[in-house]
Amino acid sequence: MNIGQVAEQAGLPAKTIRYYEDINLISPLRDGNGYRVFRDSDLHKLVFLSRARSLGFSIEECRTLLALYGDKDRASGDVKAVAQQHLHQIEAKILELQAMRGTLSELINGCAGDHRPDCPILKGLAAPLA
Amino acid sequence: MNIGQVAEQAGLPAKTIRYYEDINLISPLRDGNGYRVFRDSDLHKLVFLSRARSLGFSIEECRTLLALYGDKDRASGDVKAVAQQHLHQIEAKILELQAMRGTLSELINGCAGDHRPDCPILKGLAAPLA
DNA sequence: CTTGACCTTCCAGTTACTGGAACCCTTATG
DNA sequence: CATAAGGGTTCCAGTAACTGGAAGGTCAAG
Repeated sequence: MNIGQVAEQAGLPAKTIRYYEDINLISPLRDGNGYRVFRDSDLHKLVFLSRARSLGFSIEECRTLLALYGDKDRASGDVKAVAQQHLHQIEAKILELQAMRGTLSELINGCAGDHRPDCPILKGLAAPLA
Repeated sequence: MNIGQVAEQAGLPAKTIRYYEDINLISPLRDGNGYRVFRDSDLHKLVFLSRARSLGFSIEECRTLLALYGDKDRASGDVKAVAQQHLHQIEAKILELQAMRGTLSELINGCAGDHRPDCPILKGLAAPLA
């Protein structure tokens, strides 16, 4: 398989796949003409990476997960630990964004949003609300 | 005021303040010895920036807001539009993270997390859940 | 033989800082 | 007077994870 086909099947841009090779997440073979040749195992890894990235795992977390994925003697506890730590980060981020949303909503609700210059949003940014 | 004092009062690292000058968000004066001299107006802007950044506005959005902040003839509608667009982005991000959390929680719940290699998390990453 | 769709590499840019090196200014102390 | 501490300065490089673009090789079709 060439990069175009594998890109389509994995749902990743070809550029990203080349990048993943650069940072040694995958190691496709090479054809006589210099083209990358992807095996099924490469495709599996790319699908895995695509999924893991879409769940917000960092590249380094993906590297760890991919190593566990390829290790038939892994302990599922190791995988679970990585996943749980990431889940905590997601939850912290959600709380942070919800706090932002709350504050921002308040500011917006107080603003007439017309042609006049008076603006509670700018006031709120200039000095914290009480 | 020197950079140390203004940093403390604005709650921003000195490095960040120098960076904000680099990208022309602020323009402090200079003392004879080359030290930056911050006026009250500079401090106000830095507080404004600190607040806006903590609400997740990008630097370019901050630049826009800062211009509106300094424009006594602004229309509050312009400010509200910027804020509302940002609010939508925050809400979209929250939804995205909540979806991640949901999927990840399911995977984690299905995983024994012990010494055995069998792992639904890795399986779920290798191929999307039904 | 040329056109178009592939593929290749390499370089630069993105966001918003952050760390570190090398060096200057000011003040206090032995 | 030397020096040490605690400011300040600039500049360079690195972070995360790609993405865009240029310049050029390859391949199948008409």
